[in-house]
Amino acid sequence: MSKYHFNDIEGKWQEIWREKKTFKAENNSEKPKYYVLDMFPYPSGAGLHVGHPLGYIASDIYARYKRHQGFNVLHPQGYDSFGLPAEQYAIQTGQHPATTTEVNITRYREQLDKIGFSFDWSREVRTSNPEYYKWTQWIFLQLFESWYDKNLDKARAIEELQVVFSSEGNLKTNAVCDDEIEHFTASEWLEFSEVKKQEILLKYRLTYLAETEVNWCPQLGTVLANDEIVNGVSERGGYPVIRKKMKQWSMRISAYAQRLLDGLDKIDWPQPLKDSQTNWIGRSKGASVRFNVKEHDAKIDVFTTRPDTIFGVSFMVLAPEHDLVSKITTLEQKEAVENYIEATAKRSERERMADVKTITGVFTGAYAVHPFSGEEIPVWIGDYVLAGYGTGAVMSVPCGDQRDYDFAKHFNIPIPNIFKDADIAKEAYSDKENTVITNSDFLNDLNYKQATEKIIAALEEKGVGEGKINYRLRDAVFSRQRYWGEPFPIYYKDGMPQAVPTECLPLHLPEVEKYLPTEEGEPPLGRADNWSWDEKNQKIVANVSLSAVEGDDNGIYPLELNTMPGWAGSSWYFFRYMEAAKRDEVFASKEALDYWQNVDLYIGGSEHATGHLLYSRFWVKFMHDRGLVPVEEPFKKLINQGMILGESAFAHRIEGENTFVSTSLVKNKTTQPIHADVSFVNISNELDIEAFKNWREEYKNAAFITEEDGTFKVSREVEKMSKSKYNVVNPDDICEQYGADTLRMYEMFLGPLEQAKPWNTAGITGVHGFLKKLWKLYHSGENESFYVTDEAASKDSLKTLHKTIKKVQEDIENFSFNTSVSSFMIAVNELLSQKCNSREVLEPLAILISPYAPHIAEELWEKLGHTESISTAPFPTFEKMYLVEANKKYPISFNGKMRFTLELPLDLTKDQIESAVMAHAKTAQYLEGRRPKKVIIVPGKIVNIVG
RNA sequence: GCUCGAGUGGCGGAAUUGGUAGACGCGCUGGAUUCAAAAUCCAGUGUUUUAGGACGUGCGGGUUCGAUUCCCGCCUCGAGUACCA
Repeated sequence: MSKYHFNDIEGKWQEIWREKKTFKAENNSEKPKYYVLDMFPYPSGAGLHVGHPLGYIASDIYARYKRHQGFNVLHPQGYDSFGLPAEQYAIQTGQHPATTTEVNITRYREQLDKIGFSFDWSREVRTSNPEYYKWTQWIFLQLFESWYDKNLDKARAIEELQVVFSSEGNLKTNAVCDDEIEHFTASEWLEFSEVKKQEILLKYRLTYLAETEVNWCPQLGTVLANDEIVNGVSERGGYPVIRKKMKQWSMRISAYAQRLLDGLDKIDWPQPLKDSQTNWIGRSKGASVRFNVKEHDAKIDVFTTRPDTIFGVSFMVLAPEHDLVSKITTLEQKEAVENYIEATAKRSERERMADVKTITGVFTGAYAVHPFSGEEIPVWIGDYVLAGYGTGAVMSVPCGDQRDYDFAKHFNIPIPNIFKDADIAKEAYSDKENTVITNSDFLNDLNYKQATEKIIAALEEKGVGEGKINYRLRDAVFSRQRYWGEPFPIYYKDGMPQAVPTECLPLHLPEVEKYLPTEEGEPPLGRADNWSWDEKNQKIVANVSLSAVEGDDNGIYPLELNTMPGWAGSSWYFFRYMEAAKRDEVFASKEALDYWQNVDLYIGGSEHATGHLLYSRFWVKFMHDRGLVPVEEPFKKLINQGMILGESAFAHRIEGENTFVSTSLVKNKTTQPIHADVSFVNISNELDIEAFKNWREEYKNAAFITEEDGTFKVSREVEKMSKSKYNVVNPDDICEQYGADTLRMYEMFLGPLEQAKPWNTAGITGVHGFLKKLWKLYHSGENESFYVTDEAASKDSLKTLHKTIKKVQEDIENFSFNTSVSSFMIAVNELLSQKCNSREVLEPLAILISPYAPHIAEELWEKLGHTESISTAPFPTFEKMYLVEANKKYPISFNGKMRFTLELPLDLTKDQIESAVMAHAKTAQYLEGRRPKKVIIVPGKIVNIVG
């Protein structure tokens, strides 16, 4: 082997790494630990394109760098293998999702292996494996068996709550629970029936079953979490979503709102990501106020951020879905109200969002009573008030809130002004900083802050309200009406959910004939024959007839038919990787958890900001509370890699004809752009007409109007890389043609890691040429045989080396991998021109480059006479002495303009520099006859002469 | 609308405690080599020019001896979010 045969080299080393288990992480090590993790992929049928490995390459470079630095690095990989696409495919083809998933995983693995990642595959996880989802189910049960104690601010076992209830009832309990909780004493608790007790406990559990308003997607036949809806349609598929009340499992994530917020200060994440979590949690400070309803014993509970404006209230608005609406509506208004409710219910989420300008609402006929003035306030309903936020009711202060103002104007409701010197003729006055309250009884002449304090005190004293912090974050709906997900370890006895004993886990996903909902509209698991729970024998049994199930004698009960959402398995997988032996008795051993702690570096896309990244933090905090894990945050440092975009090619077709026109000739014609597969197009945007014709039947007989030189050109546009846009570049092809090392370096070279950037295969030759030069640096002569000497390196070569060490080390630590590729190129060019062949320089250089281009580095390392892998060779240390020069060039400016540089010995004092510069300046021609007056020295930077 | 981020050659992008803007790569031009091509190597490549310079980092101001960098006001693009009381 003489030339740079990358295919041979890469195949050889990938094989050796696999055989020798080079990258296996040890759980017992003297070395300090470092945990580098990628967001694990969903194995889709389309396979990987060049955009997918970007983050993996970056994390691999960092993992390899840390190994060189002497760390025991955990760098695992796995698959998030439950999910919608496999199920949709199953519905269409009847193929079991497990089968397609398996095929896709094999394909993914082949592609990943070609790129030369240093993953420890012995720790691989798959969320759809029973050995894995056993623990997802187990964690679910831990949540089911827990409640949130606000006093201790942590989750506790539900048995402890039962103990509290039997000794003192729930009067003193300070827990996060459902709103409409009834109070009871210890003796009352003991009197309650078992079902009643269960009912109450369910309102406290951290995962609970409740009738909730959910986002229902009819096309997908399932509910969606808020983060799975984008612009009012489903994230997957883009189908409409409507609001619907359904009995659903929910996760009481709202209990953790404040801690999820506080924790953000302790982690090193990108600010935009922290901002979007902060936003999503949406903390706002204000007060809750209860208004009595005239001639009813009902109370309207509102949340407001402006309790100081309470004397400006001129009406109230309830969400159409609000529970009180039906109770307080008067007979005269009944029909109007019902019509309105019906009309709003029909509107989909999307319509409602698209149409925010139309003001609609109906008067209920009822009046609330102002708690201080005693005034009667009309109660309206309107869809600008959302049932899901706050209490679903607002006190409207039209002079201070634009939406209230618009509503009042529209319905001719009075707009009393309570702001001194504020003009509210045209719009509401919402500035709270520069305002003084007036017309407000005991709040007169106070500013926002003073008035707020005073009114909260007054509300509390009167018992009609209190200061309150409200969060936008809502409990997360946890059930999906799907097949391909984790089954709930839950069965129903007397209509109440019961936990399947943890010893019986995993509760295996049953087989079904079809992956569609049942005729009765039940989820696909309703089709399973074996899906009932035999309580006595603790096992799954065949379904028995309904009457037998309802009779509690035989001890056989129906199992839950929903499955868990995609984020269940991904909320804790990083702990499973820690368990080297993949033991079945624990999700991860205590020793492993204590040793690996949390993920030091996590790399993945920003699209998970309010989904996976929030849910994981929630589960980890919960697991910490229950003593299951030592850490409170899963990911210490996080980096969002930007997407690699594709460059789509468009051939222009004349409207209504089967004739295509080359790009420069489209001007005067009406054409439509048609995606052409990018593989038919060369660097100069010329289309291979024959290939294009053969691509599709409909283009077979198409005519082509070419340029004058006979070529046919397409136009280009940057789009997301996707199969449907025919702009996918396959990493396998790049590896085949240029090698994995080239692919790795080029992906880094494309631009900053965190930025979106288009893929351009044309540019890859630069990086590939560099690797060829690198190879040449270690080989010389006619047949390019290996040539490295033990002679001392030249001063220049050492300078080049150390300059590169410094830069590359800084770059890796700052994650600016793109600029270090440049440094390597400069270094190789310099060393080649210096004809450097000294081991003293070439050995450290191989280590430097090995995180980026591991295969060629291993090959060179072996040729340098090493028998061990380069992967743990110590990273070279930068020696400043090689960069220091005898003299230093001082840039000199005159009146701010750069004039010349002056070379002076090192280590001069400020005074010495000043007199040397002055002496030089007096004899110099630069000053245009003017005499230098003053020398200004900015240490380390510049010497300035003022004339 | 609100929040955040970004605007630098033909292109991707370098450069920040304020100090010679355009590193490195692509592309392009010229040359060497070749029967020719590919590959490789060498030189050039912001604009303009009367060849000394002048102008240049989205636009307009400001601070400074000096601003891509800091401050104020705009414009454009991107991302997130959206009746949040």
